[in-house]
Amino acid sequence: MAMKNPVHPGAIVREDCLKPLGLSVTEGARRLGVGRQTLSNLVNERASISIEMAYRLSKAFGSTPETWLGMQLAFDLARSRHLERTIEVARIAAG
Amino acid sequence: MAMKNPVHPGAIVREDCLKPLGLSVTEGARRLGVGRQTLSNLVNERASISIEMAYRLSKAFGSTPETWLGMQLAFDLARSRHLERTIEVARIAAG
DNA sequence: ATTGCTGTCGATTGACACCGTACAAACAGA
DNA sequence: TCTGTTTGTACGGTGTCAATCGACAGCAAT
Repeated sequence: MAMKNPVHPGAIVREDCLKPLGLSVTEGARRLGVGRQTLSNLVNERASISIEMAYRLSKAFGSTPETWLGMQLAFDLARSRHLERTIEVARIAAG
Repeated sequence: MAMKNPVHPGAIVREDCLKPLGLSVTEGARRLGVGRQTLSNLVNERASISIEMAYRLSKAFGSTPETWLGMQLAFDLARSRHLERTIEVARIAAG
């Protein structure tokens, strides 16, 4: 299920944006207007999609900033599910 | 329109969580398990909803982390619309 | 070997959430 | 008035993370 194990947005950039167009990381970074390392960290899933990067990706490859950031949010949420048991609060409203 | 000018998530906490229950910022922070300043900054719209805070809010007041973070994302996106014109990229795919 | 392009590591900077402490102002009760 | 609570706010410090720059190794072409 996509809901349980979302793919890292950087993998989308790598597989669905750069690869089909035969773009290298360096060339992709140039088109996006960011440093080589910035895009490299993203496609290697070491960095997240920032707001600014979301605008760049949507402008260069299509889609919308909302979509890119939504993917990042889904990924972050799935990766932080362990907090569900860690965090303790005093329940106030109905739960 | 809610899409153009989303309300800050901190205002939701203030108006729809604390106020209806008659909870002070101090008491709310205690129940949430965070410092008083942390909640104060949030309800006064000076801080954003972090992943951890999203879990705390959903546990204490209901709703889901997705909903809280989605509100924050909508707010951040609306507040960063100016990047639409600022950012320059070399368009690659159809746009 | 030299040149040029590429991917990646290391260190730094800047932004931000969070904490503890502390101070001043507002307010309720004794 | 004195006391206690709440609140906003400011300062100092920690930790995380995106972005950036400098430097290095791999590799192809000349």
